[in-house]
Amino acid sequence: MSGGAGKRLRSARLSDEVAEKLAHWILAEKFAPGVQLPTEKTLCERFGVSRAVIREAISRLKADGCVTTRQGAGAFVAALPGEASFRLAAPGPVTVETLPRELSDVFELRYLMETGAAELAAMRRTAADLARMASAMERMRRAIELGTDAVADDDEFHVAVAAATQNPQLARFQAFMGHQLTDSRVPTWNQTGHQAGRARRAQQEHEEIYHAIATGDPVAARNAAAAHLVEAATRLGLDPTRWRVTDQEEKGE
Amino acid sequence: MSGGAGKRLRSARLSDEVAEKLAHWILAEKFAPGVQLPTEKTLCERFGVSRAVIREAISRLKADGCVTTRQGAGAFVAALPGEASFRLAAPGPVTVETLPRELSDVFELRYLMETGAAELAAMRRTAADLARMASAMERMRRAIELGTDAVADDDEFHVAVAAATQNPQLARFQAFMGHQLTDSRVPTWNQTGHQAGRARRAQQEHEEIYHAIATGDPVAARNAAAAHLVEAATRLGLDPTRWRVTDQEEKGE
DNA sequence: CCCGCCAAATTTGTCTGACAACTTAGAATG
DNA sequence: CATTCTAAGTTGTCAGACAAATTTGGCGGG
Repeated sequence: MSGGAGKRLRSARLSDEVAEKLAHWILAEKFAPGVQLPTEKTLCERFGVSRAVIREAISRLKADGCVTTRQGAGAFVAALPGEASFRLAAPGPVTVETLPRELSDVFELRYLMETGAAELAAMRRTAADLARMASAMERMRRAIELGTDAVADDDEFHVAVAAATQNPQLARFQAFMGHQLTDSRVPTWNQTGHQAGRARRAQQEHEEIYHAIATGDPVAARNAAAAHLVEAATRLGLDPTRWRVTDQEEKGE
Repeated sequence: MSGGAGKRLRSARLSDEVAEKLAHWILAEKFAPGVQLPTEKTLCERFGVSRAVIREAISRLKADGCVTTRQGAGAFVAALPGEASFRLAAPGPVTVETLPRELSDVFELRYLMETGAAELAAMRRTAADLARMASAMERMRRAIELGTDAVADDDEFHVAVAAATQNPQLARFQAFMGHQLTDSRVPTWNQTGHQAGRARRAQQEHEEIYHAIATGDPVAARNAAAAHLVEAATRLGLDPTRWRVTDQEEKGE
């Protein structure tokens, strides 16, 4: 029993901490793939923890794609953190001051992807794709009637658009982004969103995207998706004018 | 000692298998966040393995963001696989027949993102951003002279472009994608790539992207990035005409 | 001197048992 | 009925043992 364990904060498990420290170390050293990590025995001594804790931390890094292990040989760097999988959480602590900018950055990533995806969907959508979008829209329409929640249906509409590109990587990326941005849809579909007309306006934008995709007009689809994302960002209090090609901004040169 | 362990294939560790099976089960059941998983004891009985194996498998799922644990309470679903982090590997086995299509899908994802990022970079780049791009290009120029490898410098150029958007999410996404696509750059920068002129042509395309960004022309930057990606895909034997808004394709309606 | 073989040492993978730390459920009390 | 307390259950960590795989070093032969 480690005497310090009783003072451990609840969210800070030893295995979590060791995994995080190892990841930071690998990133700081910029180890090339194939570099061998210290043995479990050495890591136990270095961190002052049991072998089980080290093994669980290594398991986490294996899941991240950063580390591979070979029985009898050791653990080896496979990729730097951030290279094997993509997460939205930025490195370092997230503070209250950084949140609006982070959300704006994420919306910008969404803007790039979803305007392009709408274009491709207009070129490639099938009847089944359209039915899937229409079904999500019907559920949103009913939610507007009843003043109920349609966050999941809103997300499903966007995933259906991405699926209509017939590119599973895009569809999966949209599912990932949609899940990460679930909370951003709440102000549209809660009671005050219904009363302020935000839900109704979002649905109109969805209908314009749908119409452009259904008629197979890629340019209109891109423009409809762009307009929707601009409006969605505005509804959240973000400033989307930075994404648009308007007047040229000052250059620091 | 489990009698079946001797017959285990080398790449299939028990903890890997259990983690994979749990992930598939969570996805198949579409568990909502908050749903409690069976206890470790139950999972040990169900899978016929020791508690250490279960714990390591759960550690993997925790790293993936799919599961959270509370000491004394249990393990709970936090997100479906694919919702908490994004990876390029598709679910299910990757066969030889799927590989070219998968690469094409990934290039398309890259196309959507990098054309938009080039546009934003032209609007926002600083002198330091341009110096970083120029440095990567100088290293590629020298590699062309000497007939040596510049895969990493090629990657660095694209990361520098994404960094010039001043959106860290984009820069990190580009770093992720660049790492995943390292192998796709090898045919450009190996001996036969040099001799066939592929490296020289890629560098010309980089120069056009750089020039458009340096002069702050977002439309030209988008077009230069698009042309580069089309040529890069063609160099790999992919068909990039599907990405472009040309004649409308047949609709299944 | 070089190469191949073999045994010993090392390292990861799995199992088991024990105890600590935390949570939950049920019973008892006011 | 609400609150408190206790016991049972569950995860977190430690330690030891053995299995499976890899690496290293020594020895012998060509």
